[in-house]
Amino acid sequence: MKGRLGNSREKIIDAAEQVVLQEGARHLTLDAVASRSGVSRGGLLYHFPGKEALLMGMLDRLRSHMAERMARKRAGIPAGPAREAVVFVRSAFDEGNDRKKGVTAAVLASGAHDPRLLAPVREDFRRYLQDLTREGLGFERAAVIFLATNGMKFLETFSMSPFDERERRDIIAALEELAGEGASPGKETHPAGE
Amino acid sequence: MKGRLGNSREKIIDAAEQVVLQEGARHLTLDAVASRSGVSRGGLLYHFPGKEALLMGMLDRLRSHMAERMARKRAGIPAGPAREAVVFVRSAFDEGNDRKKGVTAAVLASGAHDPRLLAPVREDFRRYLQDLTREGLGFERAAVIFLATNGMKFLETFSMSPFDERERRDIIAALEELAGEGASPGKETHPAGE
DNA sequence: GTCTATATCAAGATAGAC
DNA sequence: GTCTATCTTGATATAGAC
Repeated sequence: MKGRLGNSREKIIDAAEQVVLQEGARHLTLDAVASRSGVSRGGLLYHFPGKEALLMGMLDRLRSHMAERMARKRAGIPAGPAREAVVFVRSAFDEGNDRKKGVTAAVLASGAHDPRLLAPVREDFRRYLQDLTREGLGFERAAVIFLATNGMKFLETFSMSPFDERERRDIIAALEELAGEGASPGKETHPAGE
Repeated sequence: MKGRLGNSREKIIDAAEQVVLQEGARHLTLDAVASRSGVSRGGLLYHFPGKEALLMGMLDRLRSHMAERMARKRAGIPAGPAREAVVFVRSAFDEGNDRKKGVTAAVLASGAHDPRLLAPVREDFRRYLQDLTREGLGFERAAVIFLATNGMKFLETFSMSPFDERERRDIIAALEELAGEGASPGKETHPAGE
């Protein structure tokens, strides 16, 4: 944002994610992040003046990565009423996203202590939802796909999902189908390697 | 469980919920709970040997209240493939449940620090889901209803829902409809005063 | 922009009296 | 079963040198 080289910030957020992923959210302390990132506590506090600021930084990165994922997925899916819904579902269940559920859990947890932190996410969601309906997908159908996708993500984030791998795949497929039902009969491409 | 009068435990959990609801999850300290419940820190620690134990107590109550709500709702809904799904949706969106979303947020947040805490919820969910499909509702449809309901609850719990009141009502209605679609044409009772 | 050192504080947990 | 008093820890934040 300000200085040209936001490299330290990135390194610090990398370290914070590692701490959460490898040691658990409860070990996300400024101390642990500082030593792992290679900067001192003072250096860390220069970039993120407090733990809350660090969490915001982590959230920002999570959000921008989601946006990038969606942009990438969009390219591979033909236009039509179902497109944005499929983009959303596939991006949410993208392997790269799955791998960071610990980070998401940590950020959500801190959002319980300070709900203001998550306000930007609500705005993201509002936009995504508008996109879902823009090309003709009905509101209720869009909402159900959006909610079920988020529901699965939340359950997994907190290790509460009652589904096994096979059921999970079936459900994801069902959500994409649900998006396509109101759309043109031509089934969209479904690249195997996705 | 052990002593006959579990009254102190109840009083303590009452206090803990009040603290969370009135002052926010970050003010849920053993100190605050003790003073509000009328017992001392020592007394509190006798009943709940640590904060984690207190959170477990809060979660247990949340779970049993959900089970009771579902039992009550079930009585007012005619049997059929859609019944359990409607029970689940209505119980989840019951006003009494909505009012405690702060408590849910606090418990979930602590679940991020210690995932073992939430394991019983996964088991509850597994049972609920089995119930949803038991009377003939298709698995994928049941899963979508279950997930979308949970998705909405989670979003609201963390103040991230992009929906307004009217949209929310429409979505809830759509979920109940989704449950009924595969079922008998006779529309179930929908008591106004619920 | 980054470091060391230190101040401050609050929370969880303990010990033992009543 | 409940209380008071105390201990210990660990985390956030500050001040000021380099």
